[in-house]
Amino acid sequence: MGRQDKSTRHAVVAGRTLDRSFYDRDPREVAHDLLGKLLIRRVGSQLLVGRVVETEAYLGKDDPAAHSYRGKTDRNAVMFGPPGFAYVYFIYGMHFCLNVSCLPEGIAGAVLFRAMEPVSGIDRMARLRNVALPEEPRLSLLRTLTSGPGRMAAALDVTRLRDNGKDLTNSRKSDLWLADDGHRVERIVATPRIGITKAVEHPLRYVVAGNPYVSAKRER
DNA sequence: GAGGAGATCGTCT
DNA sequence: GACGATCTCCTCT
Repeated sequence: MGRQDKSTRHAVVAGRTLDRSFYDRDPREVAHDLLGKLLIRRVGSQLLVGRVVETEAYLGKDDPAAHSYRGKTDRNAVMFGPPGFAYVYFIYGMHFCLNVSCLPEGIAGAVLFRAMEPVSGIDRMARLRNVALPEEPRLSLLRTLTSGPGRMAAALDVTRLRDNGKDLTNSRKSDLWLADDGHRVERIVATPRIGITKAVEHPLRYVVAGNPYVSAKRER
C-alpha cells in the first residue's frame, strides 16, 4: 500500500482502487464495508474526493423497497448486471441518486450512497451544488454539502445520462471510482432506511457513528 | 429546531 | 394517472 501518485499537488491521492470482487458480495456486507472508503470523481485535471459515511443496502427480489423487486426493466437493468457498476436513477423530478451494483450478474442488488464527508475539491463541489462557499466555511455549511443522496450526486456532477452503467472499478479509464486509503472507521451503526414506505423495519442503513456529515433524519 | 408543503418528471400500472 | 431510495423554503414555536 501507500504508493504515492506523481501529481501530489492534490490534497489527497487515491489509495487502492476497489476491485470487482469487493462488490461481488451481499449488498449488506458491501454497504457496511464501503464506509470510510473514498469516492473519487475526476473533473478535467481536478479530483473531487469524499469519504463515504452513510450507505443503504437494497436487496433483490426479496426486498419490496428495492427498484429491482418487480424484476428487470430498462431503468434498473444495471442492478441485475455484473458487480461494481454505477446505477443512477432520477427521482422526485429533480434529483439523481448514485448506487453501485452488487452480487454476480443475474442477481439484483445495490448499495445507495447517502452521504460523504467532503475531502478534496470542495470549492468545485460547492459550485456544482450552487452553494456560496465563504473563505472559512462553517461546519454547518460543509455538513449540508454532501449529506443526502441527491446532494452527493449533485456535488459530484453525477447524472443518469453520463454515469449510469459506468464501471467503478477502473480508475484509469473511468472518471468515477472508489478507493481504500487505509482509513478505518471507529464504529458503524445500522438503522432503518430513509424515505421508503415498504420494508421500513429492516436496519439496512449504515452510518459512521457520530460522524457529523451523515444525513440528518432518523438518526436513531 | 421542527414540521409541512411544494417543486417537478421519469417510470410503471 | 399516481407515486417516488429528495431537497429547499417557509412558517411556527
